[in-house]
Amino acid sequence: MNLKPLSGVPAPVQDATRHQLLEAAGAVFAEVGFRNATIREICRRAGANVAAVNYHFGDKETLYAELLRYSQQKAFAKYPPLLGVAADAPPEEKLGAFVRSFLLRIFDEGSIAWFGKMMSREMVEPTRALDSLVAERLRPMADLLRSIVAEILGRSPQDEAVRLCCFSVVSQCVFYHHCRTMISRLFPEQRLDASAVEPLAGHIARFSLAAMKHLPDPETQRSKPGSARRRRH
Amino acid sequence: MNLKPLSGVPAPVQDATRHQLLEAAGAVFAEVGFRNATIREICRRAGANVAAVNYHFGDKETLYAELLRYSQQKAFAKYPPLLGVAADAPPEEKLGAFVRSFLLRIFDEGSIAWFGKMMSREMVEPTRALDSLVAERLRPMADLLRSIVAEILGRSPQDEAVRLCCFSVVSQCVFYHHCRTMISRLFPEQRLDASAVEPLAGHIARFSLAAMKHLPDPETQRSKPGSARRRRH
DNA sequence: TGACATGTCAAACGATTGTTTTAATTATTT
DNA sequence: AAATAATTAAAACAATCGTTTGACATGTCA
Repeated sequence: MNLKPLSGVPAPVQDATRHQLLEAAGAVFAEVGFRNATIREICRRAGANVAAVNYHFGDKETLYAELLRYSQQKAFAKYPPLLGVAADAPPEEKLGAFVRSFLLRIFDEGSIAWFGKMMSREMVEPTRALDSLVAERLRPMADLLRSIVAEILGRSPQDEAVRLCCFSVVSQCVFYHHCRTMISRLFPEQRLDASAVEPLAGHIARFSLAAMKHLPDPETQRSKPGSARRRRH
Repeated sequence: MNLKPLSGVPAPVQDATRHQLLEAAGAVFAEVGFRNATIREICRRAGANVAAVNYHFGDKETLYAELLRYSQQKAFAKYPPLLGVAADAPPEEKLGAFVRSFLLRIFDEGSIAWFGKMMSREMVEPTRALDSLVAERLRPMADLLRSIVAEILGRSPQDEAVRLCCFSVVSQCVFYHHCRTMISRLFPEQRLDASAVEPLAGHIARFSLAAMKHLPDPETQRSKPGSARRRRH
């Protein structure tokens, strides 16, 4: 019986097969998702035997989980949530950076985009691998956005209005994750590559800031001083 | 050799097995998606034999396509895109109805929600059945929203700003399609049932209207009279 | 009743999948 | 060089899937 190497320990990089499996798996998983991906196709692309995945990673699910972490670190290393913006910058500037980094991670090409594509599928069909990702990366991201929006609105991060505005901001970003198919069908004039990041990020930031600065208040909330009171028909 | 009935002709409703297969398939497809769904599970729930799907529908894909149309008609019959709003109502009111109907279709329970759940998966993993759906239902919806937003912005429906604002509006709605999993993990205080429709629809409409009425203009666009000019840092 | 189309059923087919086995090969250490 | 561990390779295993088959039941119409 073969003893498999303990996964999790930092393997020497010279382990070429293992690394090529990761790279091949990234392309395949990002393209067709966890369930549709076949170990045979991954191994074919990696130039390895069918048994290679089980030898190096144990099983398909572990390979997937390890890849999700790998691609996440790669994407956030290149595009951190606030890019280079200083911690004491005005919240409007932080929001712009948050949005731009989000889109940059989506529209980058090759291995950087793996994480986004895998996340799109995790939303609809979560894997066990999602749990640790939420705790380590996604929850801090959510808290960061909450604090930015809270500062812009002048409210507590736990406020309902803050939560709803976070949804509004994030939703406009993930939209270009999930709905690429539909966008290119219904709006073929919309570019969906790296050149689209600046105009889209600019729009989302402007749209959201304009909304938050001029949001009328429903009955249950207090008005921000200076903003117009209620516009209804 | 058995001759299968021509699918597409309006079958007499007394065909009990066929109808029960549709109902069972709706639950299964909406729950686990096309690929994860098994004919055996569908037939089990319908109380039918494994061969029933092939006899009544030809194959799994045809059953899925027929169900997608079936569930779409059901959902839009109950919640049309503008609900009851008059054709000459102000665009702000139409936008509110558009958003509300969208969320109602998402958060309704049972068979009405099938369509939304199936669409979530179609976004990430399109089926051939999507093509006709786009032409018959989704494109008219997109054109409707485009005309509403164009009227609010006072621009042509082909204007880039109109397109981007359509994205912003729709994205906030479909967000509650795709990201339910993540929302309930990161914001467990957010309700995600029918009782959430009114507050969410209200927020999305207010947020979007406030944004569109106070949107500063980037270089490439003309300013709307009365709105503040540019706010950048 | 007999002929025939319609619908249902149990069983099997053929293909694909993740995984395992077992032997051969390569690399490393003694 | 010999011995031992690590890695690769071909083949098969076991399970699942969509689909088909052919027998059987049911209903309809002559």
